[in-house]
Amino acid sequence: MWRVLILRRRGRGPWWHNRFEDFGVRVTEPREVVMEVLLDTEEHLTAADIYVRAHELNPAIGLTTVYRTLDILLQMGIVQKFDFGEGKARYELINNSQSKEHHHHLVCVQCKTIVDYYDFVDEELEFIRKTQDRLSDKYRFHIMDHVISFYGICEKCRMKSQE
Amino acid sequence: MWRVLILRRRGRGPWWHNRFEDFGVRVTEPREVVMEVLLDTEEHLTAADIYVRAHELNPAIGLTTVYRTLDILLQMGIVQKFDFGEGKARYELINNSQSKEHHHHLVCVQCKTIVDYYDFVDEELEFIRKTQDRLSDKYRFHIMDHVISFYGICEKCRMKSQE
DNA sequence: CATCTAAATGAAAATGATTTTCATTATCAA
DNA sequence: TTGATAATGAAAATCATTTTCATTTAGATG
Repeated sequence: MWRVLILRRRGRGPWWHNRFEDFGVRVTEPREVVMEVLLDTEEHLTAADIYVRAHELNPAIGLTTVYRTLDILLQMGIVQKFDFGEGKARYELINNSQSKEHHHHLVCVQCKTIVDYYDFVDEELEFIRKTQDRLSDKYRFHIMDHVISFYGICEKCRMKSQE
Repeated sequence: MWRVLILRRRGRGPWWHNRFEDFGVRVTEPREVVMEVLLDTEEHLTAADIYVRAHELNPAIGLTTVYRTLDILLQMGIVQKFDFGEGKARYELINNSQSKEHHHHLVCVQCKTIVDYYDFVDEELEFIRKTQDRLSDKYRFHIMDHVISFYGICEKCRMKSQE
């Protein structure tokens, strides 16, 4: 009988509440707001970006808590952290239907422009799945995500250096 | 006649001297030392690591110059910059026979451990070459390098969270 | 519902990597 | 040799992130 009650309780609220519970952390107001911000964007946000938006929704929230929440979400596998040489990290929800599709990056080492590309995902998927399985097995990792980035020089910079 | 002289001059010294010249920057003592350090290691060094070693070879060299030199080397496509969530970048010569073989990373989002893996490079190569060609073409990038990182939870952390 | 304890919080300080500033020095073409 | 310009190092500034710590909150328990 209590089992039913528990199931009902677990069923309430947004999907991430259970994830928090399973991970052994509390669902709190600031964490809800950070999730809200992440769910409501299509961009890769920095911690500061998230802070600004969260702060609009609830001025009581501090930057420190944003950082702490992001770290928890990262460990839970709910967000992905990107780090492409900007000197700051960017975060994005994984599997958020609202958010961008799965994609990777093309970075110009000269002007630091970052191009998101969505191409060739099918071929990638096959390669990634195979590699991931083998790595998981060999290194006993539970792999949740991956990042592929290409580095080079964009056309504009190439032109410039030919002058 | 002077053409021969110029060719001779270009032929002198280590290979990177011409690269510097072509890129329009001078070959200087501090830059030589940074190159020396990079050529002589198999690790991914941080700017601070490089500074310490360069400083041993020539105490006149400053950290600022190390940063500046690394940025130039990056733009020239001589070094690769890695950025895996440590809060600092790591640098490694590209195509340095001394240096580590081509490899990628497995990052534990919980304990932040980074595992280098060298496996499955052949399958990767095929996938990468194909993708790279198509991206170069479509986005008009001259692609010089790529990074693949997998994120997950290592066995140790998985055990810990099951307690 | 009141109470208690551990978890969570925010502000401020600390840290640490990287960048900027600026006065000085080194390079190299003329 | 010299003059213009690039490169340098030290110190200060910047900026992202983390730590500290006193206070508040969630939620289990009585």
